[in-house]
Amino acid sequence: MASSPSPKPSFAPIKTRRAFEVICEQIREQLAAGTLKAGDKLPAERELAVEFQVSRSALREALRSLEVAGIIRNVKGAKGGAFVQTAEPDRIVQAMQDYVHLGDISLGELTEARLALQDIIVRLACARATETDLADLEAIAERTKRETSVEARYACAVEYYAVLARATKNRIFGIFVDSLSAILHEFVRGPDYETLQQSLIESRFKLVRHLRAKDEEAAVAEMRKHLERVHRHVRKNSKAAAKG
Amino acid sequence: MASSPSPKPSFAPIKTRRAFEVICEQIREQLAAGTLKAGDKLPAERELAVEFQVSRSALREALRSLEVAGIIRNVKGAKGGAFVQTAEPDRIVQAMQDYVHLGDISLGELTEARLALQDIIVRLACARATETDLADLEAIAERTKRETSVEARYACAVEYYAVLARATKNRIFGIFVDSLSAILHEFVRGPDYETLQQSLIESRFKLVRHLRAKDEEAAVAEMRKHLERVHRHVRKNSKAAAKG
DNA sequence: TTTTCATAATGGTCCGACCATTAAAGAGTG
DNA sequence: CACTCTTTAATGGTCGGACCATTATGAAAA
Repeated sequence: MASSPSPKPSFAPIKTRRAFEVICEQIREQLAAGTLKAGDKLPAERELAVEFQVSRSALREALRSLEVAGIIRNVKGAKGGAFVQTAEPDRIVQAMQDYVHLGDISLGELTEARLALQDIIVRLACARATETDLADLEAIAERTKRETSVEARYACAVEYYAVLARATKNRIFGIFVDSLSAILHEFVRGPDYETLQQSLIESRFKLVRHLRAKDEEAAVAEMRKHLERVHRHVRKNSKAAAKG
Repeated sequence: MASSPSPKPSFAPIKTRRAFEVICEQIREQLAAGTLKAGDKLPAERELAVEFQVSRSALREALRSLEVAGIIRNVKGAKGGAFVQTAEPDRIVQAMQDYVHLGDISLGELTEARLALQDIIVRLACARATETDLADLEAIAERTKRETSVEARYACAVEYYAVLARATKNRIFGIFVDSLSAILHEFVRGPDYETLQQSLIESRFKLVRHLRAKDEEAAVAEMRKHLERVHRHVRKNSKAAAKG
């Protein structure tokens, strides 16, 4: 350890690379390179441990990391093992939720981002939604009417937004919307939510009509109006919770 | 546990909950509830194992999961331990990268999302950027000129986008941009990248001028022009790579 | 043929040990 | 006293072996 009086030591990253990190990295590399694809099965833990020349514990921590990252799924029993997963945005949503919890992101930021995002989505959906998409949206709105429980209706709402995002034909937007929906879900409860839900249903039908008419501006306006009502409700609840 | 001869067994929740999952969940709960905050230190592994009544291995898998999720950071040595992290969007970026690798998201989707996102960001930044933000942007653009290596310049570009996103005063957009930047980075290499970089620098100065003048439309147009050049380059490389 | 049961493969968990790193207390030195 | 060096204890990282629970498979029995 030279005391190094130099102004810029740049001693490089001391980095004690842990075993599980190296293993994760190698598997991720094979994934990016295409050597490993969704559906593939990794060797058994005991085999892999020998192959990587590490203990089973270290190897398991690596597999656990990959599982938590949504890259593999562990299946018990004979013919079980670690299977490379097909893409699931759940982990991204989870990561965003964690970030919000840790970082104390304000409700204002969340709602603003959601509003801006939905603007884009509505515009793209207006241009690209197929008749199937529109019919799906209508079907979901219809189903919302028939549902009785608050939770079931909320699930319908989430599905509505997801299908709308799908109509953009760009899955990235779907991820973003899912994330924000999941996070805002925590705030949506409250005494008046049931009556609010009721009044929101008609708005969903209107939006579909605008989309079908390719009236982009009207659709965007409808969505903004819709969301602003929801956000007013959320903000009110949030304040009430803070007071209580 | 009454045996409950109720007519509705609803056998559903068979769920073999694994030990580490339960532990993760409990810690996440404390996080959401505020009992645990950034900077807090968890008890030592051996203590926690006793507290949760599990083996140290199981507990370690839980901690590993939380670490990979970016929630805690493990520090070795005396006075070491698991410290609750401040929010870092890196894990979200990682999750998105994984998703793209697994899900075969097309370059078109990525670039379209990026374009749409930057539109919003430029508009918000135009309205909200402080003089400090603008000065930072200029400083980064200046630094880019002086840098010589391709990688260093790319790092400057990423920083430029990050600062621009910061100027919106909404951290959500920062996360989205970081994610897309990281993913597109993989595609950006290529023979002509150096000359492209050179010619992009002037565009960055122009954008700042438009922002300072609060000329929203000009700023958006400049950014679109800028990004479309980059994306043409990326697409060309991608095709070349596919052919090779 | 169908059902039942034993077997082996595999992930999940536990235990106890040792190593490497680190901060803090103690010993030595000027 | 002030400073440096050494020792010590706490802690995460790793190891190897063991046992349990679940599951697919094939053999045995009906």
